[in-house]
Amino acid sequence: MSFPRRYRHTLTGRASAAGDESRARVLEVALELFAASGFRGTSVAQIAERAGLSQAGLLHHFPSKATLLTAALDYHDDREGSLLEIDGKPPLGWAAFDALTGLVARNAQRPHAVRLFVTLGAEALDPDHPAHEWIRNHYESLAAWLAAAVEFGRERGEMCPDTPVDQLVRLTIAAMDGLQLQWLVSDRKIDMVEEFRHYVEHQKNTWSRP
Amino acid sequence: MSFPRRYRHTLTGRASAAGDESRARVLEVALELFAASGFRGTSVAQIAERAGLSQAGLLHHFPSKATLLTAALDYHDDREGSLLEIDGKPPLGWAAFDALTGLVARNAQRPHAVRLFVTLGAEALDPDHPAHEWIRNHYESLAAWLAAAVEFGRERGEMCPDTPVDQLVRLTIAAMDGLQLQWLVSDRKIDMVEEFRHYVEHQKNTWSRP
DNA sequence: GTCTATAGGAGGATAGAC
DNA sequence: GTCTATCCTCCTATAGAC
Repeated sequence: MSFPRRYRHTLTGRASAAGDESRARVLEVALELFAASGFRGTSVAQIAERAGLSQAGLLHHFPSKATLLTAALDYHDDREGSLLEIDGKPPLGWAAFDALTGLVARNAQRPHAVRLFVTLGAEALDPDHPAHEWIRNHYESLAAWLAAAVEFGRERGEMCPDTPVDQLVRLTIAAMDGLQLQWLVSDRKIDMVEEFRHYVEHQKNTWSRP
Repeated sequence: MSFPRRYRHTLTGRASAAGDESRARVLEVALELFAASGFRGTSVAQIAERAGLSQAGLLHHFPSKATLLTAALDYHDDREGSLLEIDGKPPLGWAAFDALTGLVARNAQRPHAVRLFVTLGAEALDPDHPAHEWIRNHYESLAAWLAAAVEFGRERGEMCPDTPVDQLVRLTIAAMDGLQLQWLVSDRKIDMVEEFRHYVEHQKNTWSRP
């Protein structure tokens, strides 16, 4: 579902070590600045400066600003993609909720990863935004992943047969997103990990098979 | 807590009827476009065109783009402010949750009101953004309002004595925000009103005094 | 692969006429 | 109160030298 290294020059031959290093540095910086100020609020020149090259130098690696954004998002997904898997398999039943709690805990250590979603998620509601497909895909995958986990937990008897799957999935994603937003707005004063953990505990108490 | 009409020229004398009308039209259009594309993504000229005057004509009423934004937000708060009051008094106990459900239902009819919060909320995380104080204030007021309502419901005996006030407040706001986001991302395919209603029902079942 | 230079455009804000 | 004209800054992208 993601296409890592899509823009690597290795497709057309071997890139130089220096080039690959520049490229990676640019992507890191791009993620940081896009997360802080969004796509529209960040200029290519700003990214270039922080990455230690000129604007034209940067655009040698990425033909356009939009291309840079999608490349940065692929780069991000590459590194985060396996977070919701254990040994290459997705966790099922309540274990999926524990994995989400782990994700929230990890996010609490990296505010800019959270902000990437909040900032770009809002901007990319516009169908013309270069990250529009990315954000839709993100929500769709996450919901499908969680729904499959709950479905399995129900069939296996770990959860009540009358667990409202879709409702639980939507509310769980909403809780995660909403708490992250409050966490950012409050200058990280609220403990979103603890809040989410309570939420998950509560759902376990409610829907676990007696 | 809000300062309506702060920028009205009536402070310095009587403005012409034509001027007031232009001004109101500009504010309406500004809210719409800022909601759709954010502060950075909207130009003064775009707003002016849709409002039926020139860019310079618009800037006669509002000295700068940032001033226009804050004026538009005040204008918005003026019209929405009483939504969480009944007869000038805030609803208390579970009635507050019903009022929130009503708000969600009303929002479902006006997508751009929802988008205003999502779009500007994300942009305004930046402390330098002209709406930064506005969004912080919004969350703070909402949380205080809901916490007071829950506190009252607990003391009055409508809710369990061991209701976790802050937790319930944060989760409720998170659920509302998160569901609204999914609603927008999914092109309004999910029924956020029904989802939120289920959430509230569930909380009532959990924390009502037996 | 990286640079300087520059084209070409958009945006915010001001000056001054009516 | 509204307009036209203009200034100045910032941005994306390209051309061409090294």
